[in-house]
Amino acid sequence: MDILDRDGLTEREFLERYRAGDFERPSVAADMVIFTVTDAEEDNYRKLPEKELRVLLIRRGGHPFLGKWALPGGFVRPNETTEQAAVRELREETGVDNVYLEQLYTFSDIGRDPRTWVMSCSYMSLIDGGQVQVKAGDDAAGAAWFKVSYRLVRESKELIEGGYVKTLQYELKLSSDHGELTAVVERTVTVTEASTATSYSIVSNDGLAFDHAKIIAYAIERLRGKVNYTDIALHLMPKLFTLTELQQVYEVILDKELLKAAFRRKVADLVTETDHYTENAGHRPSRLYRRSLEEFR
Amino acid sequence: MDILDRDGLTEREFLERYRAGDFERPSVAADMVIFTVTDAEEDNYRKLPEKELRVLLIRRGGHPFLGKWALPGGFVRPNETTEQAAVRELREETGVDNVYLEQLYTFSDIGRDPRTWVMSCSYMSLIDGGQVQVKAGDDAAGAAWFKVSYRLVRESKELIEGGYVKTLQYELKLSSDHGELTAVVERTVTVTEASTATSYSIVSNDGLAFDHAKIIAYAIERLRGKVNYTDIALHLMPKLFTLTELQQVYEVILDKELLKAAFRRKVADLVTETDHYTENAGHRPSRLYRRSLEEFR
DNA sequence: AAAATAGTGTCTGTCAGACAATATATG
DNA sequence: CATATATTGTCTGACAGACACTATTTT
Repeated sequence: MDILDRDGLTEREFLERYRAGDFERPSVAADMVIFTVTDAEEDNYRKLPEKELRVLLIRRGGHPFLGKWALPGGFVRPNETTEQAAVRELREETGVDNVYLEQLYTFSDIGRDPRTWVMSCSYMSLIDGGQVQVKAGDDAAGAAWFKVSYRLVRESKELIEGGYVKTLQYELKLSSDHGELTAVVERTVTVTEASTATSYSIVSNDGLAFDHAKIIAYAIERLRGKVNYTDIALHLMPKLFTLTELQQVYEVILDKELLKAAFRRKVADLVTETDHYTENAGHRPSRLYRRSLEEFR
Repeated sequence: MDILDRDGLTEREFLERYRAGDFERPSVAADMVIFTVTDAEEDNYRKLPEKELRVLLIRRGGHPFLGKWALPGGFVRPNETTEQAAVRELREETGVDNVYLEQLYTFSDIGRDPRTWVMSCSYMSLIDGGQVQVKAGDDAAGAAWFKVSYRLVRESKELIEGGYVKTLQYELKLSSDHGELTAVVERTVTVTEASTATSYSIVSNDGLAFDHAKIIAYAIERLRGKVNYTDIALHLMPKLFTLTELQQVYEVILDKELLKAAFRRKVADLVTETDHYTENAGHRPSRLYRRSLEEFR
């Protein structure tokens, strides 16, 4: 079609003459919250090991935040989508491919990067414990898997004109051989007659770079929310697993104990039984399951 | 702290000397999917008017997509967050302020804007029908409220090695005095042993600019999902409303009829009754409710 | 037999779907 | 009274929480 604009140009002519304005543009980074689940050490081999939720962090080798720990990530390049950048980062840092990946949120606070204007388009990826190489101890690259703990530590509600403000403080604790990082992230929900608004801020932060405490907190909340009504947790499992292991994963994500019978009923449609069993476990063998490919609901 | 990097610089020195690289950067736009609910015309005044879900579109006055309809939006400026840009656009286009606003998704497909590299950080806003000025007919600005219809029109499932691909096609129909726009958006879910991936693409598109059909489809799906487990729909209601009106809003969002008794039980905790009633309605008056500010759940 | 986990049975209360019955305005 | 909507009652089946019981392996 050849509609002319007010300058008498066709769309083709317009585009040929178009020059990107001299407006300042942001850099956009894709930052990855990569979760996995691993077994904790267990002295008594007859007891089942506990599961731990872990997140991958990289130690920064240059300014800013030199020596602090940051999410893996990098700038999105021209002719690449944010998702492609995320996939690229994931492969570079973990060597894995074709895993669960989900866009989380785009963070754009002013000054979130002290160098320049940088937005972060964040992604969450779930990797099964089995396929994680022992990159954990790979200190050369400065990468490590940190055990995640995320707990509500303070809750308050203040009445304001025409509504209230609810403040929730969560303590994010990340621990590994390299020490422990602690941050407190606050979620503020402002409810008034007209609207409801939620915002996140970092109250304190020891050891994490940028606003990455906020991004990790956001990822954990997304994960906790989705665990209850999707099969998302199954992406953290190896090909074959027992229902008890799956329950442990749910429990470590939700930081809450679940009842066995109810749990099994709930996940029944998400898994398919196999004819394999665990062996030499020091007790009754357990049937192994795999993720069901059939739809549920 | 004065840790030195490999060049022997402190963080302050590093930042003072830092120059944004000459890497190409994307423009980032904040695009708004602004929903409201209005009454349809009703001849018989004793019957209740039906509700319609509407979205605000702007007719493009220049290339590219001259004459097509687009979501309100604009580029994010330096020293501004994407959310601030969204709030700014919202105020410019509708005059409203302090309404429900939620970040949706960041779209970054290559070539989504024929001019240059542009990502779209999209937001959804919900406005109550009462406070919408008659900007609808405001043709000068080229803005109009389009009635939304979004329906599954094709569903197929193809087996692939180690899993399956499910393809869902939705027809998005937008209608107003300015005519009807139609697009078909496809959601492809690829399920394999290792992962589950979802992607959206535009199959056909008549009258909408850019990839905005995809963004609107994404917004409708988010809205439909959240309606069932949050009080999000209440942000589409005026201060006082009847339960039947609220039910109509749920029905128009979900495109599905609901049972009255069950609906009333479900929303009981989301609303607070008042002592006011509808008047002169041609039938039994109805109690008016307002959104409950108390927490639910 | 003891230790440890695997797996099943069942009661109970909540809640959504379905349908029916009753209530109260206007024309 | 007819029309139209408002509001409540109740039956039923699905399902989650709670708890108890049985089963099977290794030491």
